[in-house]
Amino acid sequence: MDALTINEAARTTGWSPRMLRYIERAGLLELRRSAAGYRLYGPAQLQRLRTLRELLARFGFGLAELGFARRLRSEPQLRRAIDDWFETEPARPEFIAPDDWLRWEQEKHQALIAAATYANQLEAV
Amino acid sequence: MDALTINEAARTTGWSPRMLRYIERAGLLELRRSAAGYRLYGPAQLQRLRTLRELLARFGFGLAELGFARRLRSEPQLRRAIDDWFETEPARPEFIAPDDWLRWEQEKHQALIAAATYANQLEAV
DNA sequence: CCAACCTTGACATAGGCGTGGTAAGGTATC
DNA sequence: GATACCTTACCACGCCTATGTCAAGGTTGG
Repeated sequence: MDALTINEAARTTGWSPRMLRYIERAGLLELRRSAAGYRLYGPAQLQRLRTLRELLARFGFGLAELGFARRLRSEPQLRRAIDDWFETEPARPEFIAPDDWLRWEQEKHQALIAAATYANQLEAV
Repeated sequence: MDALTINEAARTTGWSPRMLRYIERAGLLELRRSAAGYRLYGPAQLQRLRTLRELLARFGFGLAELGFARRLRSEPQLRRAIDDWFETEPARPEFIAPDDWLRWEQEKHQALIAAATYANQLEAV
C-alpha cells in the first residue's frame, strides 16, 4: 500500500482533514482517487504538503497568494502585464529604447536563460 | 502646475479618492506631497493609476495579489521557495541528481521566458 | 472670512479566506 | 451487519480586502 487516506495523511502532515480537502479544492494539490472516490495520498503528495506547511509559515503568506503565484507561472500575459506595471516605476519607459528594454527584462532571468538553452533533452522523460 | 490634487486625480483616473488613498497606503504608489501635506499626482502617477485599473479589470485580481507579486520580485528567497514548490510536482526530486535538478528547474521557465521575450519583441514595435 | 478643497481617523459592510463543525449518506473490514 | 472510515454539502465565525461615508480639523483663494 503506497497511499494513505485523508485522516492518515492529516496525521503525518500536520494539516487537518478539512484543510487537506480545502487545499485540493484550491487547486494546489492533485490527488489520485480510489474506485470509491477516496482521496489517496502518496509519498510525493505527503512531502508536498509538509513543504507547503513550512513555506507558508516561513514567509507568512496564504494559499490564496500561492494560487496567484501559480497563475503568474501559467499565464505569461499576466506575468508580463504585472512586470510591466512595476517596471514603469523607477524609470521613464519612453526613454528606454526597445532593445534596452528587452535586455533589461531578460537580465532578470539571465541565469535561467543561459542554462535553459540545452535543457530540452531532459524534458523527454 | 504639473500635478493634480486627489479629487482631480480621481476624476481623470476613475478611482475614487478613497481608493487613491488606499492604493497609496498599500504601498503601490508613491506620491509627492505639497508643503501642506496634500497628495500631488503627476502625469506618471496618473498613467500608473489608469494602467492599474486596466490591469485589475482585465485579469481579475486585486491589490493584495499585486502586493504579493511585488514581494515575489523583491524577495528572491521567496520566489525561489515557491518556484521549487511548484516544480517538485511532475517528477520525483529524489531521483534527480543535483546538476540535473538545476537544469530541470531552469528549463521549466523556458517557455515562459520565451513567451515573454517574444511578446516583448512584438511590443517593441 | 467663507466656500471649497485637503488631511487623518473612525465606523460600516459585502465578500473572500482559513478553519472548525455537523449532517446525510456510501465503503471497508471483521 | 456493526463500526470506523470515507464522501459531499452545508452553517458559522474571525479576519482581511475593498469600498463608502462621516467627522474634526488644516489650507487656499477670491
